[in-house]
Amino acid sequence: MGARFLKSIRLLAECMQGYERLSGEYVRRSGLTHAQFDIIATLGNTPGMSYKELGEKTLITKGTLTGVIERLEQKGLVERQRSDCDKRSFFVRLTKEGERVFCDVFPEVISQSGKVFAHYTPDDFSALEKTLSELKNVIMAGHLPGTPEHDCD
Amino acid sequence: MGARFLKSIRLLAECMQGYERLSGEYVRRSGLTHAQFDIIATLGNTPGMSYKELGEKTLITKGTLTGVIERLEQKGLVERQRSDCDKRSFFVRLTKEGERVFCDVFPEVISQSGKVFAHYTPDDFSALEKTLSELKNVIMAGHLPGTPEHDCD
DNA sequence: TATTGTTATACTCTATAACTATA
DNA sequence: TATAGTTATAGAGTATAACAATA
Repeated sequence: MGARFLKSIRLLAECMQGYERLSGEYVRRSGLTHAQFDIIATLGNTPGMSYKELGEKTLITKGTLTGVIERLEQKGLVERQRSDCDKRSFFVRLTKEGERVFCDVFPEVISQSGKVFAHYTPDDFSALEKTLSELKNVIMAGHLPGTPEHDCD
Repeated sequence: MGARFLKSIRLLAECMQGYERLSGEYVRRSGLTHAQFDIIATLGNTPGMSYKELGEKTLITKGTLTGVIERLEQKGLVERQRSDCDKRSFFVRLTKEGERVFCDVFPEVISQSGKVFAHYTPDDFSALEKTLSELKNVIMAGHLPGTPEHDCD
C-alpha cells in the first residue's frame, strides 16, 4: 500500500485540478466547453489532423468526437475535409475564425493563468520540465506500442 | 506568446491524461464513473467531510454533487449524516462497503497503473515530488485566500 | 475482414438559478 | 442577510454497439 508513486500522482492531480480551476473560468467565458477548448487547443498551430488522431490526443472517443466536432463546426470554428489518401477519413482543421479564437482565447487563458508563475526562475522551469518529461516517458511507455501511423499527405 | 510555463502545463496535461488513460480502464471496470471514483478516492482514509469540502476538493459543484452522492448512496458506498454543529450541513463518509471498494478498487487501479514506475529510483521520486510540490504551491496561491474553514467536530 | 466515421440509446456530468432550512 | 444543500432545466460528454462506406 506504500506505493510511493501515489504521492506524485496525487500532486499531479492537484496541480492539474488547480490549474484547470484557474484557467477554467476564462475557458467558459469564451463560450467553449472544456472538451471544445481541448479540441481547439489541440488543433491550434497544426495543419489539422484526422478524427482518429484527434481522438487519441484528447482522449475523446470517436462516437463523442462526432458530436463535439459537429458543435464546433456549427460555430464555424473547425472545418472538415475528406482525406485524399483514405476516403473514409476526415481531416479536421481550424477555420480562420477558429484560429482567431485560438489566438484570442488561448493567450487570454494563458496570460491570466500564467500569472502564478511570475516568480519562477529558468532553473525552476528546467527542473519542472525535466521531471515531467521523464514522467511522461514512463507513462507513455505503459501504453501499448501499437501506433502504426500511416504516412499520407 | 513564448510563455515558458506553457510547456510545463502541456507536459502536466499529457502526464495526467496518460495516467488517466492508464487507470481509467480499471476505474470503469469497477462500475464507477470518473466523478464517482473521485469521490471515493477523496473520502478514502478520511473520517468524512462536508459537501462543501468535498466539492472544493473534487471541483464538483454543489448542484452536481447532490446527484453524484445520490448515486453513490444508492449503491451503498457512502452515507450522509447531519452535522451536529451546523444542521444545514451534511457529513459524507464511506460506508463499510464503500471502504471495501476503496480498498479493493483503489489498489487494483494503483497496482496496475503503478507498473510504469517500476524503474523509478527514490531520487527520481524525490525530484518529481519536489517540483510538483512547488508547482502546487504557486498554483494554489493563485486562488483567492478566502478559505475560512470553521472548526467543528 | 478490418477500419473510419455516423447514428442511436441511455446515462452521467455540468452550469445555472430558484428554492428550503438553517445560521 | 448569508450559507448548506436541494431541485429543476437544458445542454454537453460518455460508453457502447450497430451501421455505412471504404480499405
